[in-house]
Amino acid sequence: MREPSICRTLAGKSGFSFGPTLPDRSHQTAHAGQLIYRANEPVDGVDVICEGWAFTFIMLFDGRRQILSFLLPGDVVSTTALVRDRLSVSVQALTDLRYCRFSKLELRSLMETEPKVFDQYASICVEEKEETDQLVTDLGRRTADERIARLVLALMARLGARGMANGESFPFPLRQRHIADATGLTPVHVSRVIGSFRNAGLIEITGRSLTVRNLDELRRVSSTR
Amino acid sequence: MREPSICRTLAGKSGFSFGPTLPDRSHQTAHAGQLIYRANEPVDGVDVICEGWAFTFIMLFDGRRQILSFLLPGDVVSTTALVRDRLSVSVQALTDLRYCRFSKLELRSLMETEPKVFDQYASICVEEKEETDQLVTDLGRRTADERIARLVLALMARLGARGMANGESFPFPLRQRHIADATGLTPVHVSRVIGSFRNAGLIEITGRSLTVRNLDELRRVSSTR
DNA sequence: CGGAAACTTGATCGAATTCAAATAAGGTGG
DNA sequence: CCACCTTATTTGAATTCGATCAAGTTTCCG
Repeated sequence: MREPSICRTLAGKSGFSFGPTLPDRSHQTAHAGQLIYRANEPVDGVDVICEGWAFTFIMLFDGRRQILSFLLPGDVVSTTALVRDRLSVSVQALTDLRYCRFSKLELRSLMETEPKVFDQYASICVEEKEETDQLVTDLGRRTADERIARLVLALMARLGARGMANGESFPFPLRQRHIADATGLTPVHVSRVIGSFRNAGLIEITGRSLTVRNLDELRRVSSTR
Repeated sequence: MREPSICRTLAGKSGFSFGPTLPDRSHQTAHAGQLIYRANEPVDGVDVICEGWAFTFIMLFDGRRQILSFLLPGDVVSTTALVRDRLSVSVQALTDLRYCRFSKLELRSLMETEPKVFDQYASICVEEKEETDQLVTDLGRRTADERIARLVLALMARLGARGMANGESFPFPLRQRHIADATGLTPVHVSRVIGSFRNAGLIEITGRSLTVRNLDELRRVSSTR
């Protein structure tokens, strides 16, 4: 079996597919909760998620944590590693994880010979930047209800684009602690908001999956236009 | 006179200098407060600030505004325009402005023949991403005092790197409304925080310039480590 | 089954917002 | 250069959204 077959076959706007030009490679694995990368340590390549979820975050000296993004299968873990030799963020596995690494050098030389790969990579970087800009706006100017509704909708859209959602249901491995750290809230308040969403018939979270029960209303609550 | 001479001669980690390889070009100008670019309208090139300040922002349908970055002389206005044909943010002149545009095509072909330019551009994009990640953390996990202290320190550092600060003093064309929209606060609360900083002997804002009176203490208040 | 982690719920607190009004600063035409 | 008008800033009082504190309760694993 050729690797990264999963990476290659993934579709969707953010899916990273190299085509068959790269050599076979073995994948790496990590268990749920494991720290994949610690901020400011050296990296020599770019990782792509093959299976499972991860997230990037910044931790302050006093323990405050901000989650910057959730990484799904097909996502590039650290786009900036192509240029930088260390990352400014840490990365942790949210579920059991399978991912593979592309060395800086092979990727850069590939991009020189294959303009398509360059364009694709550039596009991923731009999307990442645009999503981060949106997150800044969420945290700076939106209410708790809006932030959480938008997080749910964004995850649903990203999973849907990869064919990883069944209608209105999709896998949801996040703990409320993760939602809190991604939205700049406390776990207690996240619990209250999720509870109110549940009572209002907007969403339902059972086990490790989430079902949207009233998409229109959830969109309305998110105040997105 | 060759243009963009100002762009070319600017130093500092974020200063964008093309070298003498690009043809002369005339610059464009805008008055303070003028909207340079409206989100989602087409763009055909990348702008670089030659003189004056600008800022990028996202505006919600109901008037809430989030400022994403302040742009100083030498800064690239819209790095993503190299790849995208429209921006997801708007750009407004903070002071009277002079800037020049590089077409997508000339820039891309230049990057192909001059790897140095590519590296420099990539580096600017990465710095931009890293600063935005920091901003997310500021808005999600830091207090009002910390956010404002960090904004002042960041501007001082950026201006210092360009030789645009005289010791502890530097030009400061922001209104409190801009500080508020950049830090996710209200103008009223910004006034209170700035007032307390002033009373504590940390900073002083007179006319259009800011002086840091107690750098160590301002750093301590910012809780940066 | 048992123990730990995650979630829920209530009560209280607090940082920042909102509302309101006064004062200061800035810009413009006469 | 001044008078006037608009926009900023300051300050106080009341309010609110979300945080914190403190138990319960449920869920999840081993």
